Amino acid sequence: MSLNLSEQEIVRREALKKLRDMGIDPYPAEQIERTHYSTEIKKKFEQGEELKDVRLNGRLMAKRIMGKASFAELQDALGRIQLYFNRDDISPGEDKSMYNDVFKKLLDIGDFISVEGFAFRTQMGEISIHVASFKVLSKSIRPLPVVKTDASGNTHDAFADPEQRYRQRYVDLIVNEQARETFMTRTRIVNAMREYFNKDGYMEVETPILQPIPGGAAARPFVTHHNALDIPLYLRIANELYLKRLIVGGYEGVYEFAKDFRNEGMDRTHNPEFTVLEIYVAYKDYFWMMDYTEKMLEHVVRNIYDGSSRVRLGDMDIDFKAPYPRIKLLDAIKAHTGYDLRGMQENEIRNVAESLGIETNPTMGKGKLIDEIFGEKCEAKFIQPTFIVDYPVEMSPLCKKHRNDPTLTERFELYVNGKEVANAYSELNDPIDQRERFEEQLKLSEKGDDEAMFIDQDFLRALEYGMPPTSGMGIGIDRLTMMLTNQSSIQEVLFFPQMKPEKQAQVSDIKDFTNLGVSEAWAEIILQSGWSSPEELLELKPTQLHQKLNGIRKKKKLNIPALQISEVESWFKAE
RNA sequence: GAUCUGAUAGCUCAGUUGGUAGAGCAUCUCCCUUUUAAGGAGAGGGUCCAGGGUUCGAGCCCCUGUCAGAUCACCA
Repeated sequence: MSLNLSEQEIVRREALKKLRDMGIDPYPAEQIERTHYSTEIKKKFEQGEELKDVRLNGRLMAKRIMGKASFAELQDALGRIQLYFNRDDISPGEDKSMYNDVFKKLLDIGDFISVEGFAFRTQMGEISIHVASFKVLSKSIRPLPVVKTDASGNTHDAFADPEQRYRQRYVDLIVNEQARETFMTRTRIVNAMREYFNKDGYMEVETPILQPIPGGAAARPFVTHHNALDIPLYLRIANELYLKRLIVGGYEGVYEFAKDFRNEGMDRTHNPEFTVLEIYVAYKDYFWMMDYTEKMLEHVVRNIYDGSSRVRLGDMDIDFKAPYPRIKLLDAIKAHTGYDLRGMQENEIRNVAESLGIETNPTMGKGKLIDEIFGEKCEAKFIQPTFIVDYPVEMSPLCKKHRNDPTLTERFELYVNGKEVANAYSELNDPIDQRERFEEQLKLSEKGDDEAMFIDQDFLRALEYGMPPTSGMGIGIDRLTMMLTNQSSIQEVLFFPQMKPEKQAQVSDIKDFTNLGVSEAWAEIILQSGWSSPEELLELKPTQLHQKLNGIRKKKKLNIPALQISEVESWFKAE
């Protein structure tokens, strides 16, 4: 049991043992019902309700001891409340150990307790619980960061290191109220959307995450292997083609909150897995979908901001009140660059791009060039929600051609705060056209575009049976959440963002060394001196190791016999 | 993938030309019956990210690596 515990961890383990010695189970089994949450107590007391015999459960987050009386703070799922402990109330008889020992010495910040008592207001005016009795529910043996907030709202000793916050999200959630709130908002966003779709009778569905052909988007997939079938399978990059198959099957409105996976770089706006909402509705076009999207978003925002349609984002004030302006893509480019791309050939557009200082390469087709120009020169300009409509046909292989212009498609993207939030089409349902578009993609792929789409023969077969006119729309939930919670990195809105693996904690213990024939005393020294495994130890030559260990003995003036070289050599033979 | 910045006590951070590792909070001991970043007195606590190098001497200078953050590039 050489776990290299810190002093504080040792103290807490000792407290654990003392509780058991006193007959108190630090991890009791039976359920304990609370009568109120912390915030309910405060609210009801404020309204003049008399609150006797209440019971609260939660985590102890602060202790302020003043001799025979103490204050503490209890945190539950909804908030915090102050507790007042008085020695002679907790321990009315001669035996004062419940207060003097259990509360004062054996309870630590982080422990879960249940308290019974009544609500009152202190001289300082804070609504508190006067504790009559308490019970340990679960002992915490690892110290939490202690984050304090003063009267003027300044945070002291904030637990703010992003690495630790993301790797140990549980700690972040315990001590940083703001992190808890961000994730609650995320859930409310999803709930509000789901509620909106359900009210219209659209059906929530689930489609395959493991796909034989990763279709529906342009991206590099993760590959895995199915043993029984002995085939490669891909983690989905999109669910679009499956949802359209369901429209073919006769459902008239389907949606899915889907985890998608893309094997690409990671940064503050990209995580390898991310969540997308996609919805497909039959007998609709993209005009209808624009109306629907803006109303839905207004509903979501009003839902999470107490009826307001406005969101504060950095120093921007964004208003999600429908309707949003609709601007044609080529008009947007014309307005922000002065160039009218209408009717231009690929090489002319390439020249425009280069004169705007955009790097191009031969694999870029017409669509990608236009996309680059827009992304580089226009995107950032659309702060208030704006629909950009009518994209060139080359950029949108799954989208129906524009009813008035065959070089364009019926597609829109919604931009907010200079970033893409939603993407939608009048879905392509002409199977012959779809096959040709896929073949175009194949040519792009042969040209070297590693993101061009694969041909999904089964999807084409489905379209050949006939798909009603349909409009589909997708929203990146993580990015929408960032926007609506004023966060600038995706890691802040994912509970467990992908991180590089942590260095493996030391797993060896004394036994691993004594198994080699090392004496217990020496095994302990070896562990303390930084060797974390027998393998590591035996990387050295026996003579080197012999000298090194005796060197440590001398340096630390250890009162154990010096090692003999024969002894060290025997360890190597044991291996 | 590139560049820059960072890693020191459980947490937040100082650390002078390179000369015995510091503070606040937390922890431990003592005082304190309505405090609230409670207060007062005292104590303990360190693989200075890892591995090399320079040096009489390295937390500090040099090299390599690990992890994180920021800015790019790619992408949603």
